Amino acid sequence: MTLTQLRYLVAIADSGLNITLAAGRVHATQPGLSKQIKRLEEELGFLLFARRGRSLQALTAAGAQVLGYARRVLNEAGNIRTLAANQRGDRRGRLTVVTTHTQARHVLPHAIAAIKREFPEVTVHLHPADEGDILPQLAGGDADVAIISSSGAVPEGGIVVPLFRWSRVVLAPRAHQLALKKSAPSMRELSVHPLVSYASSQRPGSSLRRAFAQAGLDLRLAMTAIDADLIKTYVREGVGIGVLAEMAVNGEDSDLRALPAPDALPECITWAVLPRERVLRDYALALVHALAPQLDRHDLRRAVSGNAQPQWPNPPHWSNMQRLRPASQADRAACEGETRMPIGKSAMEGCLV
Amino acid sequence: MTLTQLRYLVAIADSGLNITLAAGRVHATQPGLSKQIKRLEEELGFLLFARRGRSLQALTAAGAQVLGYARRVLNEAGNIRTLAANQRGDRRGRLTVVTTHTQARHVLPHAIAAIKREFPEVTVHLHPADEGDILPQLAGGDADVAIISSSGAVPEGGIVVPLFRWSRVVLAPRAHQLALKKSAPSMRELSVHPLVSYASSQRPGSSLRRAFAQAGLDLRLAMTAIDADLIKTYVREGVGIGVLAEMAVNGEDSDLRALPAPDALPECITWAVLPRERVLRDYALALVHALAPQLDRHDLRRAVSGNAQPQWPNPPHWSNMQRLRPASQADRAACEGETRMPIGKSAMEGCLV
DNA sequence: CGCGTTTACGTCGTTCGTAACGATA
DNA sequence: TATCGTTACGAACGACGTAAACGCG
Repeated sequence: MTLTQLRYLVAIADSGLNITLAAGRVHATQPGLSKQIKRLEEELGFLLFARRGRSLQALTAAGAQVLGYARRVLNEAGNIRTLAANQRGDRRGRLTVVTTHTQARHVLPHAIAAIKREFPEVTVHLHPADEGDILPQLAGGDADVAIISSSGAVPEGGIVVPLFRWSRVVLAPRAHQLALKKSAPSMRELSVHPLVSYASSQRPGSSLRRAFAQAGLDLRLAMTAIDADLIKTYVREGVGIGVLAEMAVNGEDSDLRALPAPDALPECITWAVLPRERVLRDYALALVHALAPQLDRHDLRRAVSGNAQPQWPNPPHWSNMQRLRPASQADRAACEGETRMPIGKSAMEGCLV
Repeated sequence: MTLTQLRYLVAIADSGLNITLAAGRVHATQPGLSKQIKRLEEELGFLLFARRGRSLQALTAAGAQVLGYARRVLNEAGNIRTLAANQRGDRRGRLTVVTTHTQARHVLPHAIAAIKREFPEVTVHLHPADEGDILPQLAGGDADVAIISSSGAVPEGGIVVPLFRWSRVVLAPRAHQLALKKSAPSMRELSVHPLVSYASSQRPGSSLRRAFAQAGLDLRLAMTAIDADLIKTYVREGVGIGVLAEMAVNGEDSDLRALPAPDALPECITWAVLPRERVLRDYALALVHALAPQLDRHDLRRAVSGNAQPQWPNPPHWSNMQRLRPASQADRAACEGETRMPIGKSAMEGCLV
């Protein structure tokens, strides 16, 4: 049994049992894979695949079990490679972030720009997904980091790091009667207008829906969109009053008036969720740190590598972080004192415990 | 990076950084290991070992991390091999059981005899250990099954299966005044005599000690021994009254009189603890089943392979199991209907999902 | 007849063991 | 001087890719 054989097995399984396709993906030839699989079956003493004629029809029951453990072997082997890349200070690589549109559009740009500045050779893959698909995708190994927000409940399925708190804002055309108010409208004032908000508000358990129900008021959604820009567009058209994340409004929206949302709409928290049982590259942690400069970088690393889950501080509010941000440049340099080994052969000495 | 390289790394670490010793253990030559480690270091890009002159001085910090993941890789790879051995119905192998002396001497013999009857080619290693060392040894991968007893608390550190309940008995010489009683003595009656019991009763938190403290009585231990036979010997000599597990008394002790222990001494439960995250050979489960025939064999396998922890039934009392035991021969045959694949090349067909 | 798998074969790289060398206590 | 790690070398094995054969739709 070799790592190569297991890699081929997984590749074939992930290619719909098409050996030729799998061969391309692992940069090898089809007869090579064929032979290695045969060799593995011979060593284990039973068939991994059920064949009809010469083509693979299905995994056998035992084959499916082996596949599961093969994935774990390769995962751990990958951990060693990642560890090594970190250790030798390799600055190239790829980073896949799975998140919602709002975060991708309004929260991440600044952080990703910072990462690209610190690690120019890292390819960042931003992978927008529906709210419900994010954590499964992280668990499935499709992403290195998930950025997700929730009101109240702590997300499950990984190492969870609170990044910042945020509130919703009410967005009205300047001409609208609500735009004349100086402070947050009440739930009742809000409830008399048709609203425009995120598609996720449609869901039965959404915090917007819950807040209205708790106040004994009807929630009238004129329309929903996945995208804050779309919401703004339709607010401008007079379709309704916008209710959206404060991160999504900026100086360019001067034709609209943003008011604080009623207190009854609870604060939300944006979290980073990191995969358990998988070593992350340094730049993945750097991304989290760029999003939450209030966290100690060493706490972060300990939370990921060790199993100690520190008691995270109550995260700051988004509106305060905008003010903090320029200062965060300084502590980045302060954190770079970690010793790095150069790669050269003669330079490998001295890398002691 | 190959599985061989990782195996060599672990072997060297487990041999106190003595490559020559490690080479012997993995059935290879010393230069072979030396070269493979060097190759691995080259691929990873940093030193795994700190060398002084030509001898290995210590693991580097990064090397220690790699070692940890290497163990996990090898563990998962071992799982595949174990899985395969089960799948192809290999009946040879070894089974290491770590347990206390009492269980090894009075509980396991019957079960191990049954295993050896069903799997004659399995070498059973019985590994007696002190109570506190058992679970660490299991966690360290030194054993396949731990058999351990406790009063009340459920053991931690693996998949826990309750086997049977048992009570303590009071053992007195026939001539002793306690021997004239027809029923269990009270705690007060017991407390006036010096007692002879297990060494573990010495510990502050032992259930014997707790029971006496709770009754407001003094526990006078004339002596303690690790071994029920020793306890009996000294009871015969009149050193004191024996308090020991009911499993340890049998027909041969007709010169002694065994009474039920006071109700204040709580019942104990003997548990099997199986390692998490490790596939076990069929005969390891067969051992557990032989010890607890009341458990469904399929529940057992599901508890081990799946992560579903079934709600185990309240285990029977040891004294009732002795009566049940002859009947347990029948259901063993009933459980052997599982299909096995022969090993031959042509016979590998038909092994479908 | 095209697609995909298997078989056959030649080449290349790697591993392994033996033997000699070097360093260290 | 004994022990242990490294280097050197030759033999054998194994992996890989090319090319051809085989089944199946």
